[in-house]
Amino acid sequence: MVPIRQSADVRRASILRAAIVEFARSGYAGTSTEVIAARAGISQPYIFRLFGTKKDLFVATYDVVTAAIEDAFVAAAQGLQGENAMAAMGLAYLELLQDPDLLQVQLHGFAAAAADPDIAHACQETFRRLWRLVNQYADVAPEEMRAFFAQGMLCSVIAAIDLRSVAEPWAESFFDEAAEEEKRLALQHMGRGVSAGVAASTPVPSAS
Amino acid sequence: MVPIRQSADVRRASILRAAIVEFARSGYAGTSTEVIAARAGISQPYIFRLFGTKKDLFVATYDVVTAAIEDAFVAAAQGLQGENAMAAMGLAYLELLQDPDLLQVQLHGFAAAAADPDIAHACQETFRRLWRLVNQYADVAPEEMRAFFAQGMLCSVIAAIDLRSVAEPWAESFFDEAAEEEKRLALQHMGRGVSAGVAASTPVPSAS
DNA sequence: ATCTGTAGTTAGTAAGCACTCACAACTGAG
DNA sequence: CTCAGTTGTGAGTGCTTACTAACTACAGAT
Repeated sequence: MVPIRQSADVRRASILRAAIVEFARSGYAGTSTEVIAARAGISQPYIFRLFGTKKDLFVATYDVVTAAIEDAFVAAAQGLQGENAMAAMGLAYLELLQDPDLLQVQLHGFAAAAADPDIAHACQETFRRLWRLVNQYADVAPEEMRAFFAQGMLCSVIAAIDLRSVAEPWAESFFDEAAEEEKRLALQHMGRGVSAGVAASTPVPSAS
Repeated sequence: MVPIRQSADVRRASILRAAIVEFARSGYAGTSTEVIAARAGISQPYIFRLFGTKKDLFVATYDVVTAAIEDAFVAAAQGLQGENAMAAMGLAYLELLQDPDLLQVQLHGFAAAAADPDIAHACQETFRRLWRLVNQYADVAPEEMRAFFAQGMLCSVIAAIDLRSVAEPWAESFFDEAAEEEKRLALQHMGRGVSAGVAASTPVPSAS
């Protein structure tokens, strides 16, 4: 079979896109390079040409995910500060869950970190970067910082185990509360329509 | 090789003990039945005689873990209620982290749930049971409930990626705050001498 | 036209995997 | 002593997997 030739960078990008989807579903150990290659529309050995080993591919995928989360946070917090920025970033996290793949990859990274120091290192780096970023826009107390990340982890887990499909009051209270409080908080802090994603101007002075 | 004969129930128990250790390290897909059998000191086919499939073994292991967490919570909350019970259970969760295997298995379960409905179901069941249990002892507001579980998830992740090994101020603030606030809260709420010495056995590194 | 480097494949390998089968050895009851 | 049920293993099966080797084909520069 003779494929349409692309630059290595373009191929790398499409492999990474495919890897996000597949790793999100089945994790590091549970995903074969075969299915990633199939999704990317290339032969399986080519993955090794471009990424070396499966682990390198996973870490690269993981880094892409981290970068995407960073970008979302930066975009959300643009022009805001303190609790306002915090609320906006919380909303952005919920927005990310619209397409759960990113956060699933992150969760699988955390899990895989227990078995592999290299992956653990990548995960630590994630926390370092996100912590620094959030701290830069919203320099709040450590316990609020921790609560922020904790809520994030819980959201990821809720998505992973598909708690939405559990139609029982306790379960609904669980994620409804999450979404609604986050949103309420954000709106209250920002004082404007969120429809067009996350806007930038009009810093709100009415913080208590 | 001629082994010492044991009852099937005893064997099942030692297989489950071994499975907790191995699944904690490498997760569902990443752990071979071979290594579990080796750790349990039996031949690998015997696992299938006693548990049917690898997935059944994983779910059984996962259920053992859930039961252990439940037990810890019940023991901690015994005779307390409201915020007191909540604080005691929070402390109990930190105690569980002394031997991280249990919570690692839980985390791997959450991750694997994305790929397997059966595992997802087991995880939902975990949340159902723990939610009911916590709610029974400490009938607090939904958002406090959510915060409680969120902190738990964060603790598990912090343990998985070995954030303790990161000797940087932000990282230390992260889990020191977690431990100390939890402890402070618990002690303040309980006031009395903690009967079974739950708090006493925790090494406190020069708290302020 | 040829040469060079890059994109991409086909075919394979060695190891590892979950799981099966047939059989061995022990134990307790009658 | 014998028989039945239980505990346990060794050997194997068919499939999957990460990764390699060797090769083809194309594109652009000289």
